[in-house]
Amino acid sequence: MTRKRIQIKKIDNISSRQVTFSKRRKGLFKKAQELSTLCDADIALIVFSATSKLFDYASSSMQQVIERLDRHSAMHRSDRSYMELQIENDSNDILRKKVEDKSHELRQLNGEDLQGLTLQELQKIEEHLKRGLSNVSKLKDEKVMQEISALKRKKIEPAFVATLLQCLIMLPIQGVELMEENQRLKKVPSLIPLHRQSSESIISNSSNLPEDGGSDTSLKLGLP
Amino acid sequence: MTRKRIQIKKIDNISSRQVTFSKRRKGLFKKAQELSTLCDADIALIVFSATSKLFDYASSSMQQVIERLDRHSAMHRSDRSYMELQIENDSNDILRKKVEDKSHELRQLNGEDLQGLTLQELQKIEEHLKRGLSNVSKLKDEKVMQEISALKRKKIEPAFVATLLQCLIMLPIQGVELMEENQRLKKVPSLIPLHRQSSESIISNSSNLPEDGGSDTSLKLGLP
DNA sequence: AGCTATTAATAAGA
DNA sequence: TTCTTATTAATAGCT
Repeated sequence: MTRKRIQIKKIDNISSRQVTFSKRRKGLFKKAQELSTLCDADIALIVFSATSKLFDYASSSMQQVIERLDRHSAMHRSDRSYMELQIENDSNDILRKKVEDKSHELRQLNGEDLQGLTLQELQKIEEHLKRGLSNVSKLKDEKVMQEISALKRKKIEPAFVATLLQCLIMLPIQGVELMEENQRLKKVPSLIPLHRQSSESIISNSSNLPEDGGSDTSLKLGLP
Repeated sequence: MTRKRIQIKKIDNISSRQVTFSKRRKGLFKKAQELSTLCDADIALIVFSATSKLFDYASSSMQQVIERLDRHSAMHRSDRSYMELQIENDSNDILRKKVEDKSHELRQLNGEDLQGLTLQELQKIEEHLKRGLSNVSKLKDEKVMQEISALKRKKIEPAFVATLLQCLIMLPIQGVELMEENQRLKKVPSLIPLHRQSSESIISNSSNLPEDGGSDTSLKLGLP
């Protein structure tokens, strides 16, 4: 029902998910009210957003509908409610496990908790990281290009130029942060202290990160 | 939404009311499920027909949603000390949020959900990935070295040699898996089918991963 | 329970 | 968030 057909699966992008949630929630509540009115049905609708915000509707009263449901289930009770109770009690543990699993995955992507993995498993993680790095680098490079274009028609901020140069020559991010802090502390934007600061962070940089032999679109620019 | 616009008021004719009830009920439940899936919402829908027949749907479990609703109402009743309740009862929500946060971080490390980030943020993620990749590659290379040493004093398994070679020349992991499956299927370990299988997986490999210009300790060996 | 002419809902973009 | 608009989805009235 729109510009394009969409697949019914979780929307990854958070802001589009929120927009879609608002729109469809509104539609769902409208449909519930219409059905209740048209067909004289007693309806309760409870919606918790992904952020645990509550939206609800009841054609009569929530309590009344839920009590009616309870009576109904009591009438049809077998062993179903027991199963659900079990699930509910375990839900905290399930969530805790999910959190732990994802934390573990994140640590592994960071190069920790890898002992005991087979060569194949290590290679899988390595491929995963390369794929991610390739995607991120590509996007970053596009962004750098955009900023360069924007630069052509704007008043030049020395701090910004320094940041941009630092990105282009692939310095570690810490350098940028130091520089920015330096900016804030001195409150006197000027290229001279910036140059000194940058040089220091080059010298103090002892990490041996891999070269970016990365994506096809990686920038390989010298100073302009 | 049809041949003629209708007014939203109780349908007098009993049989058309029943027909409409069936049709719209089906639509309403579908919309509820879609919203739940698309937006990761927790939804309960309870419908009693005019004839007191029950239809219900819950994305998690009915009991869970209703209890969550109770907790929510309790939270908004001002009399009880609500902070305690929140800490005690909303732990599920906190966990849910943690899971969502970590999923988001994982997606970003995979190069998704990056729109709207600043250049600095992108570079931070890129550095993170490089650091992780460096760590993983280093460990993998150590492992390869170990396996080479071990190889010197063991009976040689052709399948293992093939795996090792494949790792050294940086083939994608899928090739190894195909090979292993092939092994299991044929149950006749021999180098001849292995070679053929490896060649096929080279040909079918169309991914454009970044070259490994990686850590200082990366192996750069030719065939022995 | 099907069929379609219509209206309603809504995805994408502003 | 709200508005617009191009499309798809839902469905009212018939069979």
